[in-house]
Amino acid sequence: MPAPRHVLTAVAWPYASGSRHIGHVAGFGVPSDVFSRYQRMAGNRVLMISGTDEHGTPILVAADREGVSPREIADRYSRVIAEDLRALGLSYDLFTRTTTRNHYAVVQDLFLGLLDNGYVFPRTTLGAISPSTGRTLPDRYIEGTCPICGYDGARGDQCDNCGNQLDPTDLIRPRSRVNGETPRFVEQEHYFLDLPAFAERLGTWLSGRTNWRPNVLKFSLNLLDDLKPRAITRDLDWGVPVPLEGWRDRPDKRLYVWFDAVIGYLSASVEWARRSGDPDAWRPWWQSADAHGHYFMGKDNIVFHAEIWPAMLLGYSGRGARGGRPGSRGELDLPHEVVSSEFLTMEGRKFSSSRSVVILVQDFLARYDADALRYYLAVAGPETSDTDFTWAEFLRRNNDELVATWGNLVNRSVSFVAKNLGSVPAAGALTDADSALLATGRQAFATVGAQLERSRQKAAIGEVMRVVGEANKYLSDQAPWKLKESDPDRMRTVCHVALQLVDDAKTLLTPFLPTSSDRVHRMLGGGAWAAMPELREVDEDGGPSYGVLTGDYDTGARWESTPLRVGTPLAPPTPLFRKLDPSIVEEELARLAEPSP
RNA sequence: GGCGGUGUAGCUCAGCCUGGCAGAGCAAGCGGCUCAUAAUCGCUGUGUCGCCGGUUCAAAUCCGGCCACCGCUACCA
Repeated sequence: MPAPRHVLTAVAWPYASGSRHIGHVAGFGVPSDVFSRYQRMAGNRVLMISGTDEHGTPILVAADREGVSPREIADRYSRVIAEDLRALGLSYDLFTRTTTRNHYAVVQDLFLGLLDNGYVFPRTTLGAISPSTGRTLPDRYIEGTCPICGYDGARGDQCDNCGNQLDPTDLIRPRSRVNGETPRFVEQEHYFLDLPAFAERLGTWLSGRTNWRPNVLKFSLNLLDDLKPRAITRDLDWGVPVPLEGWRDRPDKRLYVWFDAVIGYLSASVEWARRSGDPDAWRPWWQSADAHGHYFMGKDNIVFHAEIWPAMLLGYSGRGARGGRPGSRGELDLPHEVVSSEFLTMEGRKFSSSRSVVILVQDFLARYDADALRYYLAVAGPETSDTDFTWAEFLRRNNDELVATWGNLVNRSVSFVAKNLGSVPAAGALTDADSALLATGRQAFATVGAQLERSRQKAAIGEVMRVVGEANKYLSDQAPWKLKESDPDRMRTVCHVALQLVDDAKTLLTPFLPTSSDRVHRMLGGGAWAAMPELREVDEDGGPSYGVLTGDYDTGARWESTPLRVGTPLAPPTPLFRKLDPSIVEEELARLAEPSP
């Protein structure tokens, strides 16, 4: 086994303006957890971090609509989202928020580091503000008549009718989508990130990323042709203050949300380190030779993770075209891999909360088990192309594959042994069929592990299910129930081999199905196996408390075949998974058709 | 408009990077088994690989063109 690496699992930060739907967790959630659980079992030191992204205009709009403060909206949905992720069993070492003091401090440090090295500079631009609030009105919150085709519903950044890119100042009769008022275009001073100064370094770096999914790499390389300086401040009163004289205390100037959100990967690592008792404990994941940062997100976030965040890291480290010195925290590593998912559609349509084409994680988990959703997303998720979620397919995958193939293998083998032998039997002389099946189980650790290393999770779980199928076939071929009278020794050997495969498959499935794998482990007499995250209440030096997701995942579970302990008592099992009634398809489709309350 | 993706069996998809007799699962039909949540095991059929052209001994795969659908276009994973 190779020396342990420091694996940073950096998971996209869900935006805290509402509840998250199953498309969100298909993109960043389940894949990042499968990856992290596997890496821990393979002996690596994993730090899995994320949190809720809580700044920016959408939360302000939601707050205004409800007549509450943005903080209230962020507090509410941060908890809802953390609870969703906990219920799914996502094993974050720390899932925090962007409204912590720690985050503000790290963001401001990054800003100053970039400023010192000349990669951030001030410039005056023409921007839209809302006259009634004084806040920046983002381009996509402005609509009006398209100057090119005359379409009346054109947005500030693009006309949906003719497809042309627009500048909001081009629009005829511009108005705010929030409240209908006419935006005012005023000269504003803002800070910009000098992205062109990183084009060459980013190109060199990306060219060496041969292990990435090809579509992500190609997309990222294409972006390099058109790099422009990008504003990193806004006229808003909700966000991280700009840490400069004359700006710090201005209530109307804040860092732009995308700038602060990506820094969350670093600030969450720093917060985790402080909570662990060693403020420098984050460094091995960011500054050591064996550090590997794996970033998980949906495809709409590639630009932030393959372009902007690496540019910020280069600039802070003094490694762009202008040179410079590393900031106060020292040089920071670039991502090792950017794992981007495609999109999950819903019964043929794009997920949309506003049009109630949506299945919320909390609603899903109220009616079905987490492992059923995890199985579906692992086996049929949008890994390399968009895929469609349908309730009929969910029913089939659950009943025919999860229940009938894997659940039934566990059930038929454990219940047969419990009834006839009462404990794990020893194996006698092995036949060719026995040895072949045992070898299949052992070899699967290498093949499935290799696929998981390459982020080919669909292929990985498909291979495990193939092994499960072979074990079912073995039982049918060997028919131990026929040997009860004629050859009890042979029956014991067959049972031993079958149970060994159940145990191997359980280990192989643990990254995908932690809850049920843990149950199988205990069924066979084991102890703690697949640890689950918990919500914990924390604060910062007596400041307001907030909920974080964390856990201790070091259970000793290893990515290898573990020999059964002969003599372990076995009780008759209860079914591992629930078989679903076909009527749920109609019920769920009816729910989708209803307007949301 | 720019960029990207997809198109393969009735359905969902893999294979394409790196050319070598077109694959898996499900669905359908037949048979076996009875340990198991009526679960499981075996056998059987299924294709102008979107279209046109090129390269090649050989193309689903590489190249060019076209069609259809989808997504992104910088604040919806």
